[in-house]
Amino acid sequence: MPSIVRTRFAPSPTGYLHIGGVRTALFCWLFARRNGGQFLLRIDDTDQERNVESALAPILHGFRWLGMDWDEGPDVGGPHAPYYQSQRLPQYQAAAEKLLAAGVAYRDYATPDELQAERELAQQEKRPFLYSRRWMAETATDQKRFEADGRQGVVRLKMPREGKLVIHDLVRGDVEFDWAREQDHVVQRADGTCLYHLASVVDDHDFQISHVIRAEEHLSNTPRQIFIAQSLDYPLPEYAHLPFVAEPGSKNKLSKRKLDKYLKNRDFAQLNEHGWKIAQAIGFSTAAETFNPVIVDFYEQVGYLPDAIINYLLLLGWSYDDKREFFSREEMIANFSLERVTKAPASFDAKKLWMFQDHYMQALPMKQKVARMVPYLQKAGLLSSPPPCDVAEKLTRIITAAGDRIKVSGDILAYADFFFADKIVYDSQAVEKNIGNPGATALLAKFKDRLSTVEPFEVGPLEQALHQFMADEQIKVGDIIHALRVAITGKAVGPGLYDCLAILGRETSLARIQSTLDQYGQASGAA
RNA sequence: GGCCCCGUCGUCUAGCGGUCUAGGACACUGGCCUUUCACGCCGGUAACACGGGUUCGAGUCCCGUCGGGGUCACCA
Repeated sequence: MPSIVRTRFAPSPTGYLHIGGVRTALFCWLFARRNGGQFLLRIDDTDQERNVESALAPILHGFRWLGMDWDEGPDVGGPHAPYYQSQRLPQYQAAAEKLLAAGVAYRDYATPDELQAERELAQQEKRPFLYSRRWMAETATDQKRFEADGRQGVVRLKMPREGKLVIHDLVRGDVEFDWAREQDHVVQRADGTCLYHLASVVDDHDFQISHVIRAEEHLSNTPRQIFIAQSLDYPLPEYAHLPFVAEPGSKNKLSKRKLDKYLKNRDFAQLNEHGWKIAQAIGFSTAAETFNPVIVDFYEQVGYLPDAIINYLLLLGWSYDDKREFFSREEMIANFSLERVTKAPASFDAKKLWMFQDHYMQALPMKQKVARMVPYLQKAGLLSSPPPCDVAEKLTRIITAAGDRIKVSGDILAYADFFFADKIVYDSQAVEKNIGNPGATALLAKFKDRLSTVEPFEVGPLEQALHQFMADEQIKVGDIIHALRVAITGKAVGPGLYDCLAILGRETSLARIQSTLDQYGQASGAA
């Protein structure tokens, strides 16, 4: 029997795509692609009410942005549609009936209070809780009797109370469980709706999933799922339980709830702050819960590259060897294997992600850089829409001058806004430090005259002119250059000074120096 | 607490009995380069959780201890 590899990722429609979920999905996707199989998306919305579509949209969008395509699932459909659990209730109910008929499940009429009482008693007596099955209806007569009492029945699994189960996990090896520790879990509610474990097993079978690859928190659920599958005569899929993505600097599972805690991690906080600055500059209004480095959308908005995120995530729990870290999509598909997945949780490291982003951004062809950065300038109101036709040429010069200072597309605003702005914004600290004394402004005024004669107004001649000026005035380069930078850019940091001057052009450069002198020269001179 | 999983530099990891006086990457750090910042280059600090076995030989195998985590729902 030639078996086709089919993996799935099963998000709940929560409204956002979690970075830990992406890592798990990535491994599923890679495994399928590596083995020439299929990767599907199934929507676990048994619990959801309305708005599934709107809560799902950001998740699908995130996967698309990252370049992770699915062969079957929402939007793309497929031979096993629907791929929404909320639309598959009949299948689950039929499975529940089969379990009942086979005697591996029973109708149970215990009230929640009665069950709770049994639990507490077990706890008092310090023994593991196991349901007494006191309200189990084994016959139609029992059923009628309980129902006559006004009780409501659910369907429970009748788990084995002896023996062992060995799971052959592709990541963890053999894992052993005692059947007697497993609870009689409810698989169907009194209202006929079904619970996750039943649904999941039925779907994995119906969708012909060959490898259930998921995060390790599901490992302890696996026995009951295997019990259901075996009882339904389903062939068992292979299982692989991946380590989860842990919080920065800890081994706890990364979750969106503990953002405050993560922000105490310096690297994480820096990444977050950097993103928020860009979001503010482009007028992207959002909330902390949905815009932070745990959520994929954060990276898209700020201008990260999907390849960088994916490459970083690939190394979170997987490695190729002791040297190689950079992988193209083709290379990761060609080399991925579950054998090389790590067993221990891997914590999220903002700095390492940053390194990958830097790498991929520097490797990006100039045309693509320009295309990616134009929207940021537009959103910040520095560039019209559509952009002027000569903007590509100017931007190319600017981006080249800014060089590797630009790590994400949104950084164009931090390093190049002054090229586009009519009036520059002065950084007060930079002004104070570099222009806040009469000597500096005097030199600035003198050099301004010198600048008006430089011909052509390009990097080489500009540099020559400045050196000549230094010789004439008997000053060092530091005596003039910092003031000059602040005068034309408003900032203390940025691309090379001659590049800035040349790109700005003579007219603008002179005007900016003049307005800086107007604004700060006299005040400090008088003081 | 029961069950299950995990435990190599701060972090991600290599290591599948001898080639490990433990390798790489990120971070940190000293220096060089430099008009700022960023980059680049050279160097440095830093780990096998602990204790018993097995073996000629253990980071690598076994047991125990300790530590961390996951899970114990009519959530997914």
